[in-house]
Amino acid sequence: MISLAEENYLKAIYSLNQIQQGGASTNAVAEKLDTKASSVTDMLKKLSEKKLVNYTKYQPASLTNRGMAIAIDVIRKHRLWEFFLVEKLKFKWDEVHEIAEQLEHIRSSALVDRLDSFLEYPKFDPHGDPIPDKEGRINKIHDTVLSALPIGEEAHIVGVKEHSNSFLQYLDAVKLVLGTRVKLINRFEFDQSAIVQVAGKENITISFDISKNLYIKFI
Amino acid sequence: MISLAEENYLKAIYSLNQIQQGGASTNAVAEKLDTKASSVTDMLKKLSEKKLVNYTKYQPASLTNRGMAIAIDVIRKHRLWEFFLVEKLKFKWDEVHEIAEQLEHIRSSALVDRLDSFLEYPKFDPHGDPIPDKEGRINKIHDTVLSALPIGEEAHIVGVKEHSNSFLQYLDAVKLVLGTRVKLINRFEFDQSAIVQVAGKENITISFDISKNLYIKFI
DNA sequence: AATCATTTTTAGGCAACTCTAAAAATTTTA
DNA sequence: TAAAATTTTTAGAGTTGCCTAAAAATGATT
Repeated sequence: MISLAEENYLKAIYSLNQIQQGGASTNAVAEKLDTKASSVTDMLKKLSEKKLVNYTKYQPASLTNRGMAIAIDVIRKHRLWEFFLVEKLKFKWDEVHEIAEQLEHIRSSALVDRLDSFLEYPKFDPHGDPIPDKEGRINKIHDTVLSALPIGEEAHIVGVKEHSNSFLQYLDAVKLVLGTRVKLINRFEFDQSAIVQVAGKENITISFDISKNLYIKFI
Repeated sequence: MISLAEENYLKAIYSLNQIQQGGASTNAVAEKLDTKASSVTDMLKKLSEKKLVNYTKYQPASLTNRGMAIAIDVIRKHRLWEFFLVEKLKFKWDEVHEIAEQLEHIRSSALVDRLDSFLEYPKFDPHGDPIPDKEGRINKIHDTVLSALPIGEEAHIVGVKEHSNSFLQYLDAVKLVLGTRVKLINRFEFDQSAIVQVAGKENITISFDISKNLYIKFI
């Protein structure tokens, strides 16, 4: 039996190994879960004994196949619930994370399957992150960001790299939501800020911090 | 902050005080929650300190107003989720209890409100139990049972008094589901078993154990 | 290579919730 | 009403997951 705390550790290790920046070091996991390094060490030992993570002292941790399957299952639930909250209950995309953090731990495979079917098997959550299928297969995450769009070219917003509420609220305010069509009018070498045409209408200026956190798909 | 364990104790005390048979004695609570009497004593002390239950040693416990409000809120969530599971996800009424036991502890008043609205403010859950509204107002539970239906009279099934899976599965098998119209054809004094016409069609014989656990509404 | 800074682990402890076993109170029964 | 049976509480302890403080290992710097 996997506890709620264990699920959160597996998820954290998974995501730290995805973004690749030293991987799941003790400190990185501690920061991600807002806990202390010593707590992480304890848990890594336990998860290692349970054969859910590969762990040797003083080294970053990684997931075993079993650990990976569990992490992906939790992520699948998280993203399906987020989709439900936005599509069916009409929450905004900056309101769903905390609730989905709770819902993702509900234990019932029948529930997940029926939810998936009820939602008609969505492929992406409200932030553009791919939803793993029942077998744990997961689409590759988007890889092109708006800061890589050449001047004069057009694209669609397909996801966000940064998930903070303040970022999502900013995007709402300037109408850079998922599906929006953008055209790169100009980019300033000095600070990499850019002028972007939004949905074929007005032009806005956005900082590099914004454009590097928006996933796009070329048209 | 109320923990998951505390919520379960409040719910147990609430329901034991509803059915009225000695109320929430230590042993009764222990049996309901599948735990030991000593654990219950500990928790009753704690809840009493938190002013959520009235408790004096060696006496059955009852809920304070604050405790009652919390218990009713948990019940509201439980029953709304059950309704969701059956109406939207197409679970059968004998499959939802365990899942709703988990979902009822999700903390987000916005979620409950939006779920309520999404479901169009249902008044009863799939077993006929009343769903408390946002302010904690709750319809009185049904009080007439099929064993009180006079011979020759007709009624609708509106709820179940017993919630075990085996009972619910039996009802499915003999088509005595919620909303079904029944007519009492005959009753045998010997064991109080009865012949009932189901939905204006075939006659079936049911034991007293069945008829005393089915809530009805006269037509 | 030796020192310094950082990261990680160890050691000891705390809070929530549970348990068993034994003691105490209450209720039932004769 | 006294003994027996039952219920409830107390005492002591275990588990999980977290913490602080100190020690140990690693890595960075000169």
